[in-house]
Parts: sequence; structure tokens; C-alpha cells
Amino acid sequence: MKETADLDTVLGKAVTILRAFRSEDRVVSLAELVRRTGLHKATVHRLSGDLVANRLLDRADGGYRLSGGLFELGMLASLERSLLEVAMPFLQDLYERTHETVHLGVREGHDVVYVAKIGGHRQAKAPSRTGGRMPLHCTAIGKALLAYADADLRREVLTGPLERRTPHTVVAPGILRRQLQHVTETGVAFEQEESAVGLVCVAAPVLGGGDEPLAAISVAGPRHRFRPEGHVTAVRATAAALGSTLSRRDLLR
Amino acid sequence: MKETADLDTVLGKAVTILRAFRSEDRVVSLAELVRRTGLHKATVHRLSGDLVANRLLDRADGGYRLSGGLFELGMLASLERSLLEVAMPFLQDLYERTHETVHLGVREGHDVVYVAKIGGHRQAKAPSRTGGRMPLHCTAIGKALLAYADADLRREVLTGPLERRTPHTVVAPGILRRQLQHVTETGVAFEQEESAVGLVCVAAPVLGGGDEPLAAISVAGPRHRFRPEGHVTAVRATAAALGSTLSRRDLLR
DNA sequence: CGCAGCGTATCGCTGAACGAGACGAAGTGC
DNA sequence: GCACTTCGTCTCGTTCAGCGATACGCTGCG
Repeated sequence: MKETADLDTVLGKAVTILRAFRSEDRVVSLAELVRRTGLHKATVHRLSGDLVANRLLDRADGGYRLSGGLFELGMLASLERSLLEVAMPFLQDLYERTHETVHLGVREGHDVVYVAKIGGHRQAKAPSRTGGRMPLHCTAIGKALLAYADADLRREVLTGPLERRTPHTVVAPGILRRQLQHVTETGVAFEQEESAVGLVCVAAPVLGGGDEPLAAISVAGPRHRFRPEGHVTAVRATAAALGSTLSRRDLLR
Repeated sequence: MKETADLDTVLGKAVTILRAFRSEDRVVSLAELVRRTGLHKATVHRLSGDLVANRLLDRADGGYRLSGGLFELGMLASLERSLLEVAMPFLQDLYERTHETVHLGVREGHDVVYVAKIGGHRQAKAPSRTGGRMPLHCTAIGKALLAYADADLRREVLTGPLERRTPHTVVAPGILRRQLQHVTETGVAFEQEESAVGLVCVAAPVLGGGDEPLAAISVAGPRHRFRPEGHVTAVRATAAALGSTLSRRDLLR
């Protein structure tokens, strides 16, 4: 699972610079980019200038920041977009029924990528972000995806290292395997503070008839007042409705 | 208003290729990319390969398609993101009150860029897309932004060419100017099928105390059943609440 | 003052990127 | 079947864009 792009090509370096930005920082200085990327100072300087010229980066006070042009480009990505457009009404309904934080995620490698996150004023402070990633094994969405995924993938994840995110993260392959089996039996997956302390979650896979689930939907809330069991029906119904809508269209990847 | 990026640099060419994708197409063939970009066939071929290696593009059956990696990158763009995160709950509330299509947009040049679009099963088929653009003069959001914008910008737009999108698009500067004045008097802007036939819309600016509005919010619906006047209060209240929340934090650009 | 860290600018060297062109495969019309 | 087009892929010699070492001016700090 190599993270780094090809640094021998201009394009690889440019992408490396872009990916050096993290969600938490507003602006990043040139020096910081040099540190994070390991590229030569002059190179970062020059490429950043090019990136600004191409509207992928903006100059800001203390350095650079990802530009709105990048946002526009990202929203053109077709798979995520068509999935999102079809799913949005269903997610809205689910939100109205629960008034809790609703997620839509797809699998990419051993991670879940969140395609949408909607919530009201009362939403739980979850580490998830639209466009963000989380390991499969420590989120409800991830477990829902994994339970219905290809057996090879499941084995890969179970035998690979299971990163501990909180004291409650399940890092024992045996326990996780049993949980996944339970998911296929009940159709829903749970998470009990496994990705973030205080956060509990229930998810259901969006099945489209193909080998792998198309996505998964979850409802999350703070542990002290949120009972995931109470939303099993809603989540499962929403996921099923979305799944049949999607497979009626030919959005099967 | 030059559209084309710098074609003398690898980066410019790469971005040109990425921007050659439109929202409507799922996959684009190499030949089509060559046609749209005007680049040499070998160049597009080579660069596309590099873009795939850097996870900005995916190979698909008939050619290429924008990759999920680009989506992830785009969602990192900070201004849009922080605005979006704060605004989401307000948009949710507005949706629940109206159950019509809700938009959030910011100004970029002479266009509005939609940062969010939420709607249920009954939503009007609007040409807007999250991450998409529309001219300022023919949308409710655009008029709301324009009416409260800098006088120079307003003059620029009014004296520049006003593209006709539908038979109802206001292309007479005089009429548009009067409409904008009315917007500042009432605090809301309307659109009557000016960007798409059958679509009507009401919008309010999100003011943060600075010179320019931070964004604008709109509610849209199909003309035959949707009365924008009925949602004036809701839109205005939502925009005001969002504005004061935003200015309480230091998200002023 | 001296030093450190920053952004920016200069400048030869070199290999990455260039585009013309060749090639085979697949489709189309006759 | 054949001629012709269109497509994706690959090769190859040329060259200029990108490279990084280095230098410079600025700012803040002890």
C-alpha cells in the first residue's frame, strides 16, 4: 500500500504537493510543504506557482491553500457524483426520520471514503468528513462493506494489521470475523466508539446485485443519548431502497 | 476572461485534460480528449497514463474517467469546506421547512459556484450541480450576490454581455439594475425561469459584515406548483442566521 | 549584532517531455 | 473480401522545461 506518487515526474510532484494539504490546515507555508513533501525548496516554489496559475492552488497570507477550482474539478468525478445524486434524497429522508448524522460511504482499498455526510445542529462530532477516509475495520460503514465484500478482501483485511484508533477498536481478527458474520446475518453493522471515543453508529450495505456492495449508509450519534438499535429499521430500509433504485439504473460501476 | 490554462507546461496540459471532462459524460475516449484539448495524441496518451498513476484518472472501458482520488482532493479545498460544514445544518433546516431544492453558492468571477445542493425525491430538475457554475445575472443566488457586491463588479457585469439562457433571461441592463436595487431593498432575489425553463427560485445573501456577501442561499422549485413568495421569510431567516454564525467565527475569507 | 528561517531569484546541466510517425486491431462501407 | 477510417499504443531522435545548488534580501529573535 504505497502512499507516495511517482516523484520523478512533474505531475507526481504536483499531486504530492496537493496531497500534502490536510483537512485541518487553512493555509500551508512553502517551508511546511517542503518539509511534508521532501521535495527541493526551489521545486516546491516553482510548482506551487504553476499550480496557482492553473487554479488548483491559491496564494494566501501565510502561504498557499487549495483553491476552489480544485473543488469544482473534484465534484466532476463521475462515479461519486452519480451515486451522490441518486442517493441524496434517500439520505435526506433518513436524516428527517432520525435527525442524526447520516453518512454515505464507498470502499476504496482497505478504507471507506465518505461520499456524503449530512447532519443538523445537534450532530455528533465525528472524525468523518465528506471526501475523507477511515479504515474499514473500525467503522460501521466499513464493517457493512467488508461483511458483504469479496472473501479475498475480507481475508486480506483480517490478516493484515488492524490499526487501533481508540481503546474500543476491535483489533482481534477473531472477534472482528465474528462481528462480520453477524452483520451478514442481520443486515446491519454496529460501531461502539471504535473510530472515535463517544461515537456510536449503525450501518447497512447498499446492495446492487453485483459481487460487491455499491456503498453503505450509516446513522451516527453521541453515545450518551444515541441508541443505534433504535435506527436499525430505518437504516436498513433506506439502504435497501437506494440499492434497488441504483440497480434499476445502470450505475453498477 | 481566458479559459485556457498554460499549455506550455506539463501541469497546464494535465489540468486541461482534466477540465476537458464534462459533467454529463461518464467515460471519455482518448480520441475525444485529443479533440477537446487540441493536444497531440501522443501527449494526451502519455499524460493520461501519468494521471492514472497519480489517481486523478481511472481507466474505464471506452477510455478514461475522473477518479475518486480527485473527489477526495477536491473536498480538501478549505474555503468551500469550512463554509460547507458550518452551513450544512442551516441548509438542512431550510430543507425541512420547505421540502424543496436548497442551494448554497458563492461568487467566483462573474459566476456563481454551487457549494451545496440538497433536495428530496420531489426536487425540481435544475441545471445546477454541486461544484457547478452559472452566470450571476440569470440566477436568484447570483442576483443576491451581485446586488450586495462591490459597485465595480456590478458595473462590470451590467455593462458586459448578458448571456441569454432561456427566453425569460433578463438581458437588458436597465431591467437587471432595477431588479438588483429591489433586491437590496427587500433582502431577497427572485428568478423566474431565467436559467432554466420551468424553474423558479428565491434567494437571500449571507452577509458577514465584510464588503462582500460570503455566500447566498436559495430555494428552488418547479413553476407549476412552487410559489417562491411563500418562502421569502424562511430563506431570509436562514441566510441571516448563517451569516451571523459565520461572522462569529473568523471565516471571513 | 549574528543567526536562523523564510520566500524569492539566478543559472548552467540534463533528462523528461515532446511530436512526428509507424503499427496493429477493430469497425465500416462497398 | 478489400479498401479505408478510426482508434489506442509504441518508438525514437530532438530539445527545451524542469531541475537543484546556490545566492540574496528580509524578518524575527536571543
